[in-house]
Amino acid sequence: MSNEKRDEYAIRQEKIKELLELGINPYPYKFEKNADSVYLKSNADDLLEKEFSFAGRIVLKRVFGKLIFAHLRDESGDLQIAIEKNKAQVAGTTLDALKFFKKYCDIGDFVGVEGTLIRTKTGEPTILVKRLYFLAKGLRQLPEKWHGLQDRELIYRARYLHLIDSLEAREVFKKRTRIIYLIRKFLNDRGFYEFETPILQPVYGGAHAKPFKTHANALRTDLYLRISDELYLKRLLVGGYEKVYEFSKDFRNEGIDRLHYPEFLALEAYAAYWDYNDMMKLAEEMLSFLVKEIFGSYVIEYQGEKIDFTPPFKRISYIDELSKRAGFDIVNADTDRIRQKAKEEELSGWNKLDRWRLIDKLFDKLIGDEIKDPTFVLDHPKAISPLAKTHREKNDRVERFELFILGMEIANAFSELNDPIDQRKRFEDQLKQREEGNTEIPPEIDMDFVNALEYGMPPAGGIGFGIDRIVMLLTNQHSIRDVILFPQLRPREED
RNA sequence: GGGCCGUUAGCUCAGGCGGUUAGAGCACCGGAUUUUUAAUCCGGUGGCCGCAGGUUCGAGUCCUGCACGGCCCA
Repeated sequence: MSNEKRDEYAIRQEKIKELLELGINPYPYKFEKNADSVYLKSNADDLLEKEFSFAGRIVLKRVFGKLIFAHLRDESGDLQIAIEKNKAQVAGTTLDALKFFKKYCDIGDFVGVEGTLIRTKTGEPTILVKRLYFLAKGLRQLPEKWHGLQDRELIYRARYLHLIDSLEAREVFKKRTRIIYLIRKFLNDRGFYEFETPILQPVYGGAHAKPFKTHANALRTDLYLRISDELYLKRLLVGGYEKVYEFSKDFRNEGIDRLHYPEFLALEAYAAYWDYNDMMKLAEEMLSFLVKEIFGSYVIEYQGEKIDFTPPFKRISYIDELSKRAGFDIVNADTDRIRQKAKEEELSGWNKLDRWRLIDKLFDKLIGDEIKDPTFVLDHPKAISPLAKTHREKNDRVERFELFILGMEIANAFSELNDPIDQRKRFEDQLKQREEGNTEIPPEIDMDFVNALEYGMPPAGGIGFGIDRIVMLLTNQHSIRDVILFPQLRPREED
């Protein structure tokens, strides 16, 4: 980029040269570390005067004349080390560690130390170094030590810097893996099998979304990155498995905002002989379990809002609630009436969208956005739910629920449609909707899936969760990009 | 897609109504310093002010366009 970067860069390159001249490998192979910083700090009183080997990145350096303090950061946090003059050597040499550290060890470098755990005058647990190991040289300067990395763009473009810099950021992503671990445990404990189904699909389906398209040379065919794994997990029910799930990276070639990202993590789970009531129970149990495990309480705070996950969650009817809020029977009203209402509510596309997308938008605006605590929205209109069974009592709706929290759609579940004739007809109705202009509907019916259903699929409940959004809620992050390690940004010209 | 905001040293930020050589802190380099917690003190290096045009005697500052990013809206 600029020459000035070179200056610091050049100084550090020079140090590498000098290290080599001293016979010290600036990039050695291995170090035996036997304790981490959190362990040493939290058990310091029991460990005083004992010897440890410890390693990490230098994040702070305070040089006195004959004494150096430095903070080494490892995965778990920071630990102070102290080096006294003429009391420690560089491993494998007779060099005095203090002089060496002062001259060659910069902020950003990795070092290892062997020494005794002590407390300093001020009580800080500190390793008093006896032997110093140089472990890796960094050539670039780290972000500013007090304010840290603030530039949003750099935070996303160079996540490694953000992670070096911010222990809070590390916590967010550690929590993400813990959430995924806990979900896995929850489902495995209930007899679910985790499977992997194709990411590349010849016909995409299971949702309404625009796909990413690619080409397989070996098969001489176009393929799509999945927008959902639903139709494959159901094939597994046909195959005879009774409880299945998959953490599915799904891909939707659409906009990016606080809640949407083109590559996101879904969890879908299916259970034979269940209906959507059973799935509702599963969702309630799973989320309250997660929240309790992570917070020790059912109430969490997200961006200043308290959210109560105490089961059972609230339940409201999609159609009845929407009709009530709109002031007329919305499902049976004619499209002009709905369009009129959409106009009143200032919904974009009120004059373009088809009836069902208008209804869905009205729902989001009038009801979804108002929801705070976890709430099940039940029994959606049939036309927008082609994979769900018709409601056992009311013919105009399906057995479906969506779980909303703070206006966010967190889960979506059905009593799964397993009647192949009905399924084929619903797909055909969908194609008609596509012809009427809804380009998010897949253009082709997955006939192999229909074929599978024709061999018989047991009655089943199914559910899909938006994992990124759950992680957002449980880590108090404002944007989905803050729970995705390496979000995509537009490319920048190279320096 | 629309609106608003941002882009100045490696990082974090100042730069009044346009005015002469663009500042600070951290980091870095040199010196002092044996108990610091963002250590301190003295001295120093480091700028295509996002990019391209325009207005002007004169632009980091005003105007236009573009790029990248953020927030909000649809």
